[in-house]
This record gives sequence, structure tokens and C-alpha cells, in this order.
Amino acid sequence: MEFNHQSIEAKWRKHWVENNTYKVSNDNQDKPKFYVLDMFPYPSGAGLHVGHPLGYIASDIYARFKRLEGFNVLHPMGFDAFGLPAEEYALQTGIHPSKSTSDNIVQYRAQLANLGFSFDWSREVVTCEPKYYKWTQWIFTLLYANYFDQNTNKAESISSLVETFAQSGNSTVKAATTFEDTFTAAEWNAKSEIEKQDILSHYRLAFRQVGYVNWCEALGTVLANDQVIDGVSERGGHPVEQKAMTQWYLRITAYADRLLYGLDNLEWSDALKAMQTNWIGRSEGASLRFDVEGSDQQVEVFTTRPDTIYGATYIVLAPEHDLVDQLTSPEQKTEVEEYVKSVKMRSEIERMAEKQVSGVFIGAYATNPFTNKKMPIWIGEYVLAGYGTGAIMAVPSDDERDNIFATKFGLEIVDVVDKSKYPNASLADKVGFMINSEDLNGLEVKDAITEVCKQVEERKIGKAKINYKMRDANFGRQRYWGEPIPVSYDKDGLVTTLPLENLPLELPDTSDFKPSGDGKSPLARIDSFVNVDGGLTRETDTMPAVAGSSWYFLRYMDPNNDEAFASESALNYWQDVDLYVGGAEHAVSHLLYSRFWNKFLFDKGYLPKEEPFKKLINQGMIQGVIESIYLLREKKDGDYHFMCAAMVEKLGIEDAVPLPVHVSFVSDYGTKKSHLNIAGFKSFIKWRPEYENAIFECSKGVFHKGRWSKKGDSEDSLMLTKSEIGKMSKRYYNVINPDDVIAEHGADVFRMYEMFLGPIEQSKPWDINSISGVSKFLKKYWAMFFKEETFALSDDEPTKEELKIFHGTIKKVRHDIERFSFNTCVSAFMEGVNNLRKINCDKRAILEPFTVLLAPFAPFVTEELWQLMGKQGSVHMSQYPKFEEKYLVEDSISYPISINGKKRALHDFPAGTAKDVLEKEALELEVVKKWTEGKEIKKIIVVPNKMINIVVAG
RNA sequence: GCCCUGGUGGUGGAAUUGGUAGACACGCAGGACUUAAAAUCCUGUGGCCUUUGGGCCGUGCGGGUUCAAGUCCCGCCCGGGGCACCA
Repeated sequence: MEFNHQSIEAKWRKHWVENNTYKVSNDNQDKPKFYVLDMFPYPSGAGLHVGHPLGYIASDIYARFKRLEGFNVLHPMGFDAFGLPAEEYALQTGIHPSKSTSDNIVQYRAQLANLGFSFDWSREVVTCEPKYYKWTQWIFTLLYANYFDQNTNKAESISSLVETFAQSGNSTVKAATTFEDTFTAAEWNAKSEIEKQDILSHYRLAFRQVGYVNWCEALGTVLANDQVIDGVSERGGHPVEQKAMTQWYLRITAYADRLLYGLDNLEWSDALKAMQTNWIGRSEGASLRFDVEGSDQQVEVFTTRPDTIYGATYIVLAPEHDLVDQLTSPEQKTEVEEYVKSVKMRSEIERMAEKQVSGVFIGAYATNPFTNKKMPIWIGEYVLAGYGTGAIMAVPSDDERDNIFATKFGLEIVDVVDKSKYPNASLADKVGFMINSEDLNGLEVKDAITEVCKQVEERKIGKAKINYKMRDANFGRQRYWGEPIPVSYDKDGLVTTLPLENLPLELPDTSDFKPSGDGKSPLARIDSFVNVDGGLTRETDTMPAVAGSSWYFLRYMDPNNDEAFASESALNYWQDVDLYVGGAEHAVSHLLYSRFWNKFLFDKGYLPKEEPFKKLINQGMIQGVIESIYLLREKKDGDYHFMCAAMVEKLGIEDAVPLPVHVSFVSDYGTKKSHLNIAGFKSFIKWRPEYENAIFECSKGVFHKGRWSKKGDSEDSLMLTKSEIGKMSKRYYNVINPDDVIAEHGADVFRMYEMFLGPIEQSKPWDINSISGVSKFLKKYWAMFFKEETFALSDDEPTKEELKIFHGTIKKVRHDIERFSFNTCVSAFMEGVNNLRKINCDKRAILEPFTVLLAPFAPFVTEELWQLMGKQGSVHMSQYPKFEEKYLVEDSISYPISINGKKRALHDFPAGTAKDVLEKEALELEVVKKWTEGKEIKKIIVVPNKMINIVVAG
């Protein structure tokens, strides 16, 4: 008897909702907690495709497993609902982002429900709802009211900083700041409020500053660095330029060290940790100041190789460096100006593509404080304005780029490191002995670095310094669909943040989403929003998409709290996320911001844990197969001419363009035999009517104007398509909707199949062809409960053999779930069921707990069987079976016997046979004698329960 | 260039600490049932040789350690991802 997956699924979906089966309580605090989180989706109009659920299925299996093990499991879902796509859609269609977003959320919820996830929907978080973003705004104001104290190594309040300034100035303050001057208490107290606030903004964790930003004219907004790919916007591929604007920033660099060292204690993949480490980009070195001849200016450089100071023969500034104008000599002025102009005109892509060294001498000299030699000052575009101090001391002997530059322009090269003792070392290894460096001579590089740093500090010409690649995070977007920044300005530009009782600052309604083009958001046009009582004006920038996702995992703990972002008791109970599953595309944006916000809230005493995500799994992507047919460039008798992929290849035709076709027309999709048949041609023509009269030619025949004329006597009518692996995207017409697969095969089969495809972290192309294996498995399992159409189980005691198979399966599945190897769990189920069926197992004592074992993977079918077995309550709230070793004990062990490491025989010995008996008996076996005859036996290795190896001479 | 990954049959992939390579599936071939097909079930399936006992080769390539290497070490090659004039 077969089961009807559609009616079973509909029944239990409804039942689970009506009975709040998956609702989690914060009052169960006597139970141990476990928090399993998915990265919440952005609800795009395209809906979910088969790639999205991969991670959700894995986390759901794990959550269900932990629940059955007796944990109180928090497994929530929500939506990251603010962001550019909804606004772009609104610009094109006039549909309000709140409307399209909520429509999309409805679709997403339905698709997720089809998959049978055990989310507690009563905890749903939607980032664009005022009751949620009230707290996003509040955290922002909290960041504004704090600075990072490097003495305590944590965030401290600005008011305490103001007190310190008033009492003792800033000389004792060690903080993450861009303010470099010192002042006394008297000087501070004499400053005006505007001056004071200006200084404080250099300390605040949320602050405004003028900076170069990635301005995208086409989108009318500023983009974060990670939203710019190869000089164009990540969304839409529009050009991006550098523009000076006053912007809100978050001082994430204050937490650079804690973000870096915090990685050590996280169970994240090495790949992901490496990505964050690279992004933070910590490098130790020194900053050094060089006097400039005939000027009171100094050039400050950052170097990781202060030891090579005796080899520093010239200076290079970035073309945008502040001192360029001041230091350029009159003779060099024209050349320098032309160079700077040419650099600015070229886009970043052009600059990178060239890879050529270029630069100009500016006609000024600095002095090397160690050699006292003159160092010509150059500008060159290989020196970046945004890194370090925007200036370098060039050491052509020990830096490859400096070397190329010096060689090209004939600058002096002095060898200062003898690397002859390290013939295989690269420059990056920083090894060797100092030469030509006076008192440093003979020192190892490492020691020389320490020595130079010491001397430099003594002579007050620099200091040891740590530099980071990571920049402070731009936090303003000139767009409508985001959280308003809860700030207003008075007529002097002084900032007021909205207090908690006035939050949320709601996003006003409008129907005009066009960017203003002058760099302001559409909010700037809404007078009632901009003008506040008391002559204040509001900030009109909104927060970036990453704001809402930086703390949503905390809100799930207590989602409807209106007094706090979450109650203290909820935070103390749920603590942190035990398992986080999501895509690697968020490796540096979302995952870094979340860690930053979490650390900040921890510093302020709101959270019990410093790191938000203990264990992280990155699921791989499910790729699509792009199916194309070849369109020849030349028409045939005025009609479009398509040709079979095999013919194009065979004939070596180059004048053919692959045209992606909708994969639903393609038969044997994704295989080598993928093709269009007559029905396929007809669907294609209906889909693209401009090809109504096109000729479709392949080796078997020709399809033209609705008729198939065969060549020769072939009965086949198929046109092979070209298959390549790529993204699943609307653009390639290859999106597979999970709803369709579920309708055909069922949600349980879909879930197990996605898990069966391979390791969760690996990317793989979608291939529906082997889904039949999983489908057959579930049918077989179901059939074990029936005899001739009626449900029937035996209440007899299980046999030793049955228990052995069952406990073997428990052992394997438990072990593999714990290491997130879900594909091998599915294999283990198949093996277990195959073996139990072989011995016609129909015992309740086996099949009942086996159903619980399977429940996390196939929640619908197991729930139905649970009910058929007459059990009360849900199978998902029962208990996971325990594995007992005693059932696995073997009577005899099959030993492989090797001669010189090569397996030659297999022989059964009773379990527990002593080593010396094994040796003796093995040697007496006929098969063994054949190999040992007349040879000296040098050694016998016996590994109990594993193998026997006999080593013979010759 | 740097960092991180991965490379195993026709295909997806298995293989705790080094200990029977290819589990589990798909596909393919043959068979049963059927008027036929679908579905289902059974058997075989890494390659080569073979006197049908078995033998030789085999986890990207070349070396090495070991009684024993897909697994460890050294040197390469190729695919995927990230960063990239980062001083």
C-alpha cells in the first residue's frame, strides 16, 4: 500500500499550527536550552528556489534532534525586510515597498510551511516593523552615547569622558579616536559647545564625518565597500565613484582587536575565520616621521619593516596625499598636476588592469634620520591614500613594488638584509640578517625590528603601531526603505538623538521614492518629517540593510517585549546561538557587524555572552544547470536557424550563439542527453513567439513551422541542448521551485533528497534524477507497517539480528547528526531499512523507535505512522532512541589477512580470540600457506578486531 | 601574488585515531511479473588479464615515511571560493 503524501502533509501542517506544536516557551527554564538559528531571508519577489532550503533543512533536522533529546529548542524564523530591491521595485512599478514586502513574506511563509520546518512562528521578527526597528534605533543612540576606552578595553559612556575632560583634559585618555591634539581641563572648559561636540564626535562609536564614499549616481546612494564589486555596484552593476560627503559612521575599528582575537574561540570554518581575519587586516609595524628639506612639514609613513630603515632611499606619497600641493617644487608643478589629474580620471578598474608602475618626482627631499641621506619624494599610484598614512618609505631591496619602481626610475637600491641563509624564503617571510645597517648589522630581522622601534621611540620620530585594513563602517544611505536615523539637528548643526520614549521614529508614508539626485534621500522632500518642533531638522538618511540583521537573533528570545529589546531573564536563559546556519556570502558583512554589536551590548552589560554565534555552518550553494540551444548568426532563407549542440560541436561551427531556454521545456534536464523534443519545440515557440518560423535542425531531422521531417530512417526527434553549471537565476530560466518538487515527490522526500546530495558545506548542481532513490526508500519504509493493505505490526520480541541492525543504525545516525553529516545519515537509514526488510522485520519494538529516529528527517510520514501506531501526542515531542553497545557485540569477527600489506584472504575467527592464537591459526590457513611457502616469516601484526598482516621476506 | 578549500568508478558521493578503497544511491546491463508499458522485485556492475582457481593495476602527478597510506611528510599540477599595488 502506498501513501498519499499530499493529504498526509496537508493534514499535519494544519494540525501542527492548530496545536502550536512547535511553540517554545521561555518558562521552561528547568530544561537545558539549545538555540538553532538560520540566517533569515530577504523576501525577494522571486520566492524561494531549491537552493534556499538546503541550510534550513539541515538546521531543522538538528533542531528536531535536540528537541527529541530533551532540550528546550529555540528555532525561529523571520525576515530581513528593509533593503534596496523592494525600493528599486517600487521605482519601477509604483508599488509601495511595504506592500511588496508583505506580499513576498506571505509567499515565503507558505513555501517554508510546505517544507515542514519546526519554526516557532509566534516569534517571527520582521525588521521593517516599527516595533522591531524601535530597538535598532535605540541601539544606534546607545552607540552614539558611548566611546571605546582602550584602558578598560571596552565601551564606556561619553558622559564619563566629558567628566574626565573637564577635570584633567585628554592626556590620560586612551581611546579609539581620530582626535590627535592634547588639551588641558582648562582648555576644554573654555571651549564652546560646538567645539566640544566636534571633539566628542571623534570619540563616539556612532559619529558623523566628511569622508570619501562610494557614490553610485544611478542608484542615487552611497554604498558600503562590500556592496561595490570591481568598481561597480553589486546590485545592478552601475558605476561607482568617490565623492566627499558628510556621513554617519560606526567606529567598528575600535573593536578590531577583539573581533580578531574573538575568532579563536568560535567553532567556525577556517575559511570563514580567514576571511574575517583578512578583512580586519591587522599588521604590526611602526609609524615614522621624516623631516622635509626646506620645510617645517614632516611626512609620516607606516611600515611593517622598520628594520630596513637603512635601505629606505626614497619616499612615495599617494597622489591624493594632503602634502603633495605644499611640497611640490615650482619646476615640477606642471608635471605633478598632470599626473594627479590623469590618475583621478581613470576608474579603479582601469588602474588595476594596467599593473604598470607610474609615478612622478615632486621636486622635494626628505632626510633619512638613520643614514642622514637625502630621500627624493615621489608620488605614485601604487601607494593608496586610504591605507596607513598614504605614504611609504621605499625600500627597493626588500619590497618588490619598490624595487620595480626604483629600477624603472633609476633610484638608489641598498641591500640591507642578507638572505643567503634562507635560500627558500620569500620576502613575506621576513627572515635574514642585517647588513649595511651600522649598529644593526648581524641582527636577525625580528630583533632588528624591535631594536629600530626602540630607537625611533627614544628619538621621538615615530612609534610602534598597529594598522588595520578594516575601515569604519559607513552607516547612512540616501534611500527611503530603511530605518530612519533617530537624530535631529539645531540651527548650529548640533546633534540631538531621540530618547527611548520617543522611539520608534517611524518611517513616513510617501509615494515618491525617487532619489533627489543631490545626495539626499526621498525623506528630505517630506516637510512634516524633516521639520520638528523647536526649529530642529531631522536627519533624512536611513540605515543600511545590515542594521536590522545585526541583532535580530537577540529579539527572537523575547520578540514582543515593548520595554526592552529583550528581557534580562530571556537573555540570560537563551544566552547565545548554539548553531547558526547560513551562506558564506555574509562572511564579512553581517557576521562582522553582528559580532561588533553583540560585543558592544555585552560591554554595556545587556548581554551575558560576548560572541553571538558559537558554532557556524556555511551551507553550499545549489547551482542550476543552464540549458541553451544554438542560434546560428546567419538566417536560412530569411528564417532563424537553430542547430543541435552536437552538430555545432561536430561541425565546429563558430558563428553560433547559445540562447538559454526555459528548463521546463527540456527533457532529461541536466544530463548529457538533455534535449528538446517536439513538445519542447512547441513550448519554446509559444514562449518566444519571435522564433515561430525558426528552423530547428539536428542530425535526426528538422522541425520547421510545426512539422517534423526526419532525416533518414530515424524515429527520434530530439535536439540536444548545451548544459552548463551556473547560478540558479531568473536570468537563465533555470529556477526550480521547491513547491513543484514537493507537489510531485512530497516534502519528506525533498528534505531527505537535498540532504542526500552530498556534504552540507559543499556546492553542487541541482540534479533531480536520483531523487527516485530516496522516494523508493520512504515507500519501502511505509510498506513495512502494512500487510496486504492493512496496518499490522507484530508485538513479538525482536530478534538479536533485528536489534543489531537497529542499534547499528542509531549509532551511525546519532554520530553523523552530531557532526552535521546528513548525507551519510540518509545512507544509514537506507541501509538499516534494506537489512530489516531482508529479514522481514515487522516488530513494533523495532519500528516504533525507528520512526522516532527518522522523524527529524521526514517529519510528515513519521507523524502519520506514529498516529497509526496508536501513539498519543506528536512523534516530534517523544524521545530519541538510545543506542546500546550490547546489541552490537559480534560472535565472530571477519579478519582480512594481508601478506606484505596486500589483502589475500578473509577469515572468520570467534570474537575475543587471543592475539597469539590468531597468529598461529592464520599461518595455518591454506590461502596463507600459498603465500608463505618456503619464505621466511619476519613479522606478524595483529590489530584486534581489525586485521592481520604477515610480513614475509623476498 | 596571498589566504582558504577540494581532486576517489559512467555520475552524486562513503571510508573515526594510518588498518578490507568504492558504503548508500543514480545510471547501465541482464532477468522475473505483464498481451504490452509503467510500477515493483531479483542479479551483476572500478579497469585490464584469465586456464574461472585467481592474478595485476587502481583514490590528480612525482618522491618519501611505515608491516600497512585516499588518510602522514616533501615537491608539483588542476578545479572552486575569498582578498588583492595593504607598505
